[in-house]
Amino acid sequence: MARAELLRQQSTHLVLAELKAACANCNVREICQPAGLTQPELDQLDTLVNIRRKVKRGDALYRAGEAFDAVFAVRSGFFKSRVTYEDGRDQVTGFSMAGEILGMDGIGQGTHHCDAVALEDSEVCSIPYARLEELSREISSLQRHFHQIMSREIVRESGVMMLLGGMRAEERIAAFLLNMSQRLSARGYSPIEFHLRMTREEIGSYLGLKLETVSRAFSKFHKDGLIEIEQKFVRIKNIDGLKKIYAHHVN
Amino acid sequence: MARAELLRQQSTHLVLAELKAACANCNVREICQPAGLTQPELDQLDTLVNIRRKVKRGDALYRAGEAFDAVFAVRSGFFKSRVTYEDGRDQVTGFSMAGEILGMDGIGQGTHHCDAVALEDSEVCSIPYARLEELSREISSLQRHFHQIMSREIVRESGVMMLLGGMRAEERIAAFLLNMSQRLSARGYSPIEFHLRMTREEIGSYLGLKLETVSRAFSKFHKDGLIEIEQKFVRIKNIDGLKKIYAHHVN
DNA sequence: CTTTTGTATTGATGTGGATCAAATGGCGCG
DNA sequence: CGCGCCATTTGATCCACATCAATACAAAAG
Repeated sequence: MARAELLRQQSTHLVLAELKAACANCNVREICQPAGLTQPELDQLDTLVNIRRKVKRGDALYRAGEAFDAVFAVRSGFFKSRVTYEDGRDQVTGFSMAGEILGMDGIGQGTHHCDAVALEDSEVCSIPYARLEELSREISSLQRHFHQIMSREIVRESGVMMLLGGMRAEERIAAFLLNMSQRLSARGYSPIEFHLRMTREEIGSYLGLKLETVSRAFSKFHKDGLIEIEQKFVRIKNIDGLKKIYAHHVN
Repeated sequence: MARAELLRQQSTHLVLAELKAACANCNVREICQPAGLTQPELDQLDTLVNIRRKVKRGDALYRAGEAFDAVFAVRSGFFKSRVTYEDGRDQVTGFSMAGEILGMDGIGQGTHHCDAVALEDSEVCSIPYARLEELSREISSLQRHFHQIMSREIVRESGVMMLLGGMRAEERIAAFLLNMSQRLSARGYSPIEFHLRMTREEIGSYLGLKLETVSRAFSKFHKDGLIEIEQKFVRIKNIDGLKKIYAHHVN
């Protein structure tokens, strides 16, 4: 895990040192590297992502109610998205890791609908929405990619609705760990060992559970030999066991 | 309510009788009538929505796994969206009424992610996605509208996540009724009396509750003078009372 | 170093909603 | 009309998770 961490940081620094804003070299392939672009199109793409921005741990990338004018590609770091009720209570609605896109909730109303808070020092590329629209009209593969990203966000959320609506505590935690594993794996990190960037309380908020329940589930999984867990470090020992719990939903 | 129903059906039949596919006269303003179009653009728009389709109560508009090639505008009727697990259990992820857009979950993967089932005899306009993309590149206000619709779907789902994650049974039911009321109102129907098109079980599935719990909450609201409810007919007697329950979330 | 503060674990107890069960009522259909 | 089916209501009991509480532990601050 420490190795994956190291690699990620090195690669980030490398890019920062050598390049100005070359999307072709960016690890955020989602939006910045639709396949099959011509050279002129690639050059245009570099004009899309114009602002690099650092966000310190605990700081907000944006807050609910702020004017929306850009989506963000996470270059490095980790974010939570959070909505806050009128009465002060809040709920975590998602986590975003390096390589993912953030902020699409703002398009509908022109203002952001949730807060995006960095869970560790992070860096994002700002993608001005007006420019994205414009360029989408010229480069159809970019348009398509953007639509796919939004659609996947819809599907992701309906997956969370399934978790929250129909699964019990241990199934939710298993699903959460498997999801983390799968997303990290897709980004080139180890799928079996990683650091959780969020607290038990944040996991609980996301999964509709209390932090004690999250903690107990982790302990149980540890006792059963499914995972090792020490503070925020997780090593998955028996991924099939986790999948079995996840797929078990009361019948 | 019977009156609103009647008006809606009359208007639908009128359109069917007199027009081929004139989006300018369609009540689905969401996508088919972005404001500020020129006449040539309006003519183009009519080439976008090319297939009218009837769906009988209980039939699927599309099913999970089917190839995605179009989104749908509900002209009349009512749909539920539903995902089915491997083990046969399923969960309702949303309801769509006349004037709303359906099927955007398919864009990401190219296949539909859920089933859309008609809860009453319904009629939709099919909007071929390839053509929508194409036209979006030519008409920027259409592009923007489409993005807004997708974004609002993301926001809607995060609202449901809040329901499921943080609210108790009666709060969820109150939120559900208020949401129905608000959406019907936005479509020109009465916000205080309406027919539920879905069963208690489907409401429960959507809200993460059992049908008995849904029934008990309705009975409670009735006893407390907040609503009248008789089978699927609902009349809201005290909307502020409902809002109070909704806003109460345990503190 | 010690203190402080936030985070995590673990145990004991309480409760909201699930589950089990039975009765009622609406409605399509022969 | 009367039968059978399904949706709904309502009551009784159970249990998964919340809540309350105490302790431990790590990282940050002084």
